[in-house]
Amino acid sequence: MRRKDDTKARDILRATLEEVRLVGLAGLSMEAVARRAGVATGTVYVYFKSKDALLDQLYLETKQKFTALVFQDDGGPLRGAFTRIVTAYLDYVAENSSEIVFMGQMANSPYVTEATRAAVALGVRPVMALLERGKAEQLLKAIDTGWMAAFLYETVKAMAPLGARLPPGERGHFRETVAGLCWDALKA
Amino acid sequence: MRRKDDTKARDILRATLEEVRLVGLAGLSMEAVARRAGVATGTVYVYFKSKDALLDQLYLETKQKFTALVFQDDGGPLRGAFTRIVTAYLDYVAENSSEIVFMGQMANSPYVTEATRAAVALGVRPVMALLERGKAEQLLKAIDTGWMAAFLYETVKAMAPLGARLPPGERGHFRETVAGLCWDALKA
Amino acid sequence: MRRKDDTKARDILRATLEEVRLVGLAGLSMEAVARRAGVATGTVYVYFKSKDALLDQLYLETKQKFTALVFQDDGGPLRGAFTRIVTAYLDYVAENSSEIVFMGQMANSPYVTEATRAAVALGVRPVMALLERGKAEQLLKAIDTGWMAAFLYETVKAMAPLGARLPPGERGHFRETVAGLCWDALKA
Amino acid sequence: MRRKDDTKARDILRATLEEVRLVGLAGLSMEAVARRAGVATGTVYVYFKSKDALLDQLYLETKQKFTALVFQDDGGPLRGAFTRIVTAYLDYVAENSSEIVFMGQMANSPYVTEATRAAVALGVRPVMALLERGKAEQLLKAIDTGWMAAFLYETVKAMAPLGARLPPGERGHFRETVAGLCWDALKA
DNA sequence: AATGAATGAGTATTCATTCAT
DNA sequence: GATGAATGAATACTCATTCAT
Repeated sequence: MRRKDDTKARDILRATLEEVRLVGLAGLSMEAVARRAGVATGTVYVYFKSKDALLDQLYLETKQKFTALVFQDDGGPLRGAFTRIVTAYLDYVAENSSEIVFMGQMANSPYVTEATRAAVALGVRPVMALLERGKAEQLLKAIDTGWMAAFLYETVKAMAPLGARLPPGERGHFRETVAGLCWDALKA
Repeated sequence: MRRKDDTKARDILRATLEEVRLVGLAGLSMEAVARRAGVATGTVYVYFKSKDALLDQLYLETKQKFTALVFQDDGGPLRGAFTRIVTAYLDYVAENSSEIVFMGQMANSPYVTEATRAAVALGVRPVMALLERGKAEQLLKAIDTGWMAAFLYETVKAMAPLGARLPPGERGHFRETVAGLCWDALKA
Repeated sequence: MRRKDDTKARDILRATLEEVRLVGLAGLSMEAVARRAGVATGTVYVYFKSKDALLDQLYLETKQKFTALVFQDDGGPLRGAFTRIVTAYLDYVAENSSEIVFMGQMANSPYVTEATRAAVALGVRPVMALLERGKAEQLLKAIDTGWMAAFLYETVKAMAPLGARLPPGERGHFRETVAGLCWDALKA
Repeated sequence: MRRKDDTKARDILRATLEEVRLVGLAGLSMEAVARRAGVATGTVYVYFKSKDALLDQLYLETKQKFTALVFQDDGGPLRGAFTRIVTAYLDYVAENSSEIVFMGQMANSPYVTEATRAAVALGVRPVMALLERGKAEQLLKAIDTGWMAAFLYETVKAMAPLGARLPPGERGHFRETVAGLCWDALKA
């Protein structure tokens, strides 16, 4: 018998991502996903119980991979961490447009289960930890960490697309500017 | 598109807003809209060319009404303007949940035409003007006004839902905090 | 607007009956029903909530019409009533092959709801009444009426197809024979 | 069709019987049969050419086993033979509910081939022989034997489920009643 | 203008069967 | 022979839109 193939599952997930970029979440059909993945329609259901399950899992994976990539604290000076986050986010947006579109369309959709939403919410924890460190060192304001995390996360999320549209030469300046805004906002 | 009965068009727009809150954009059907508006399915098409057109128009109107309400500069001290914006946004979120849900679901959907997206983008202009004034008075940093506007707009947008979930007694503090973050970020 | 048309519902029911005769209950598709009824697929769903509902309703109607036709007591001599029932059943089988096939295939299917099963079960009541009369007149055995009814009903049901296959000239003899068997079995 | 392992074929047939009782003929899937039989889906096709073939063969075997069990003439007095048949049928219904359900659902289905239908029809032969004997001894009416056989067979088939639902204590009486009805119907 | 019945293209999912291992 | 992954045709049902009244 043919062994259940992990690459096939990856093909299907990748195909889903690309389809959503091309036709949008609303226009996504399982047949198109299968075709793009190079498998039969039924095969998709061998690996994923339903369309909902496929999208939910893809969202979880994409979001987690993204979070792990962007939010990491190397323990160095705080100000630098801000720049690193902005840089990582910008790079991600520039290089992973499919993922960005997908996450944007999924965020408010009914496809995301509560479990996944909860798991994804944990992604801010590294940011929280970073900010806690800053507060402990009295470098940052004594504001509720949740508020600060939301501020930092959402600000970068909102600014990144602007930066990605800039010519590469101007991105260094943009990064420093955004990191500077965040820093000035939060610093004690 | 609308002829005789302007009320009927408003009924349909209002019904659409409520339906989206109840069943989501993905679950929205024209029949449900018509039922909720108290008209026949066909009647919807008398006032709106298509589902897309209905949603697009509703998005434009909602967004414009919202922008006009939240972003207005009374010419007073800049720092106070920041607080007023945050306050207005918070109040809007608290009192217009249907509109908030609708705008959230539409933002990344394919229903919004480019024309509407462009028109909506103009909504930041009052913010731009406000910031220009601040820059002229050398109270704010000499950063690209578009960037500053995006920062201010998106930050408040991201923070408002947090504030809306707070008990009313804590909202005053929240407003000041958020306005303070924005001010510190942008001030010269 | 077009008025909801009762003949259309009848067309669909009639088409279903004919399709089941041709392709069997298992091979029945809603598209084929619609095509045979001369309407669009969606139209079937205007008149019937689902395939199950369509089949359930058709079963109920068919069975009730059949029962009303076959089981009726004109109050005359009992022995004659037996012949009339056999005759009516035979005629029905000979003239309504679609209905016979349909009822046969539905009887053990999961399409029939409990409510319909209960309603259909009431169809034996005229037979029960007839037998009660016979017992009261001491023409029939003093056996549980339910048992007698089941005997009479099922025997005729089982024999009718045999009679229907006979050349018309022999049917008179067949009727009398079957009626005689039933009579001899139940008479006191 | 079956090769090495005769047990495996039996397992599959038995599993099919149980599945039909649990989910009905309409809900039967080959995967469920395989799972219940403890083999892989593909293995079912090693022993049976197709779903149709599996069901057809199972029907033939079940019906033949049933017929052999219920219809047997020990050469004793005719009246007693009637009681024995009713008794055997009742016992069978009480003890083999899977088989009864299966035969009931198959009877009107398109799964049964003409060949099988013909072979199954031969099952009445012992009944025919019994009745021929009775006619020869002039104990029974001089009616077409086929008609008599159909009458006896179908009557018992129709009555048995009623008896099976009775409390065991009342079954003796039921048997005698049914045997009596049949006897009175057919006796000269 | 208003109605709501009618349309029919579009789609997620199932499942008998095949086939590579 | 045995396995179970892979296939893809088949199908009930939905829903935006049209149109007869």
